[in-house]
Amino acid sequence: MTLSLPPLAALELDSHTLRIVQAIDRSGSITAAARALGYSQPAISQHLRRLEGRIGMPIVHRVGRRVRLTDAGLVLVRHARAVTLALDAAANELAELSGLHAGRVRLAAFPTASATLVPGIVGELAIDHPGVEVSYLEAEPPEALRSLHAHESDLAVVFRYPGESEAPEEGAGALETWDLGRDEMLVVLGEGSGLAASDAIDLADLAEERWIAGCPQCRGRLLAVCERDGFVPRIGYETDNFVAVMRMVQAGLGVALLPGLALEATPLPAGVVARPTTRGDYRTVQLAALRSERRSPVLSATIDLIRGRGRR
Amino acid sequence: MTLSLPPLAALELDSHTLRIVQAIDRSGSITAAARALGYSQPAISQHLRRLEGRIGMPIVHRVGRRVRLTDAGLVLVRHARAVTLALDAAANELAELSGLHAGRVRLAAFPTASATLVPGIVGELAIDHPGVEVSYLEAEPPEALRSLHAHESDLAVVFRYPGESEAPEEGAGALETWDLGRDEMLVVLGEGSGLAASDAIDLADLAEERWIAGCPQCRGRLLAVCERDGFVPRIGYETDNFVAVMRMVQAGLGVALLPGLALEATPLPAGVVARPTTRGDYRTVQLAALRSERRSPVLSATIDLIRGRGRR
DNA sequence: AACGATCCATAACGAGGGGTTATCGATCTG
DNA sequence: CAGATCGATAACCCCTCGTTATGGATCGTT
Repeated sequence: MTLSLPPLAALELDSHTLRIVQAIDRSGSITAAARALGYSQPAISQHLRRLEGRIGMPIVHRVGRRVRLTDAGLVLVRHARAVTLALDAAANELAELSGLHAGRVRLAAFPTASATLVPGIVGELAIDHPGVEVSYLEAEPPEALRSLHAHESDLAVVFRYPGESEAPEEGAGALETWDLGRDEMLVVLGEGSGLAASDAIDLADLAEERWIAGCPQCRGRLLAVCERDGFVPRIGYETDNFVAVMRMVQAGLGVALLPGLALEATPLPAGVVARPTTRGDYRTVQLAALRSERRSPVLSATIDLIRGRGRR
Repeated sequence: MTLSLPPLAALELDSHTLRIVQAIDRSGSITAAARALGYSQPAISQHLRRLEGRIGMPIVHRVGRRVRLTDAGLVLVRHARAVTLALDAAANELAELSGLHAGRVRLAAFPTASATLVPGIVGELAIDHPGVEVSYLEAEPPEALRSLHAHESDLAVVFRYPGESEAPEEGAGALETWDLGRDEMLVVLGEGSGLAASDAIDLADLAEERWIAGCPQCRGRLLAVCERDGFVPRIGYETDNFVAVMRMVQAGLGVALLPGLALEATPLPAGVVARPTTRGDYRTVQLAALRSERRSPVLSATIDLIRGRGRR
């Protein structure tokens, strides 16, 4: 008799295949799918050719210089979600199980914390919990919070100015936060300035000065506190680079309002002083995690350690 | 920063792994799982070692000369069902889609049909539906029906004697059958016999003859019709081989009751004649398929073709 | 119309994953 | 106690599946 098709199992559908087809569906091209999955474009193209050979039907067909999924390809996409969700659920559960045994904490924190808080946290974890591995992502607070929601980080060190609520992101109520302390906002100015001798500076006295603005969130805060004190700052320069900010102050190009952690990280250059404001402006540094009824013991221990450090 | 665990995707859980762990759970041993999956025992053992290396936890632990799944192994088993069901659903849907385009029909039929009905069916399919591939399983009716229920065949050509109902197998009501015609049961005897001149033979006239029985189902039928006619046949020989049956009749060793299809397949040897019974005994040849609301067009077309042939 | 960028397909190549057989040690059963 | 059974490991090798290189087709811009 004539040759027959192999049994269903021999179609050898596997999860890798479904991830590939799913990525093509999402991204619209083989090249983009390859990038998303971490392969070269020919790797994906050849995988599709081999699959098409096994099942005897095309999975994609050419439309100009791009491809479109065929009916067979769409069949695979429809089932890919169930397969990848179940595999990811299994991987997550294994990771939790592994966490019970091995310990892993993924930490995200803003740049000034990188050089100040984070080394201390990691150092203390290394002493108290030698089996714990810490991975670190440097991210400004909005991105750090997003990485929590995306389950890409376990903990985030963020800051928040008085009066600000949590970012109005979807799922914001899912966070649990702990205050780690206040980070003073300091006026940075040349020591030759008439105000440099004061213990604290009334911002209104600097209304006629040129200002050097920092990061977008810092700049927003600067505008807010100056408006509170009755003036709009004349911003001559903008840079995220705190070192550059201080150099510009040293060069007499203006004054700035910087967080205390930035000065902990980088000493003031000669001829530059830092003074608190007369209103005692500050921001609160916080630790955030997704609310959970069952955290891994390692994560709970890490939260306790960081909170303990924050209180000292 | 310290090294971190790979992202979840790098845990590289794949469907093959889940099938393996599922098979171990079901069968109780690595050896049995290997057999079930078609691999050697070391193949499965080594797969588990590599997996354990990737995820950093044991999947099985030794208990005497057998193994037991660890907590991690049980995590995988719990997710395996969802993964394998989705993969199998995808494969099934692909197979259906494949049937729509390429055409595949898996036919099962009893031996005398092999040499008579089946070549005609396949030949006509080849003409009318060149894209259709036909696979063929030669099987007596009980086994052919089982292969339908097991989704190993799409169609079965079977025979049924008057008064017989469908086999009392689970799911028997799931079948749909079409009569293809009657297959006369013929008395095969030496032409030297006093009865050879008759147009039809009363079985009771052969009550004193020795009988040569055929296949188990044929033998059962022989016993039934002789009992109906008031005697018990003296069965001197038994063989499934119709050619052998006819040679024995030729040699004067006895008489037989054979289906007409058998005689279509193999001409009578010299000195042997075939006559219907006076009661007109016959069996009905039927086509059977699982009842379905949505058959593939190819399968529907094949059923129509076979039914059309059966009416001619 | 020409040119450069982008996308996909294919060829050639090589690494190593993953299977095999052979074998050994431990366990269990008769 | 001997033989059967199960799992682990070693050695070997095939071929899957990735890479880079390259070419053809398509599309957008000048």
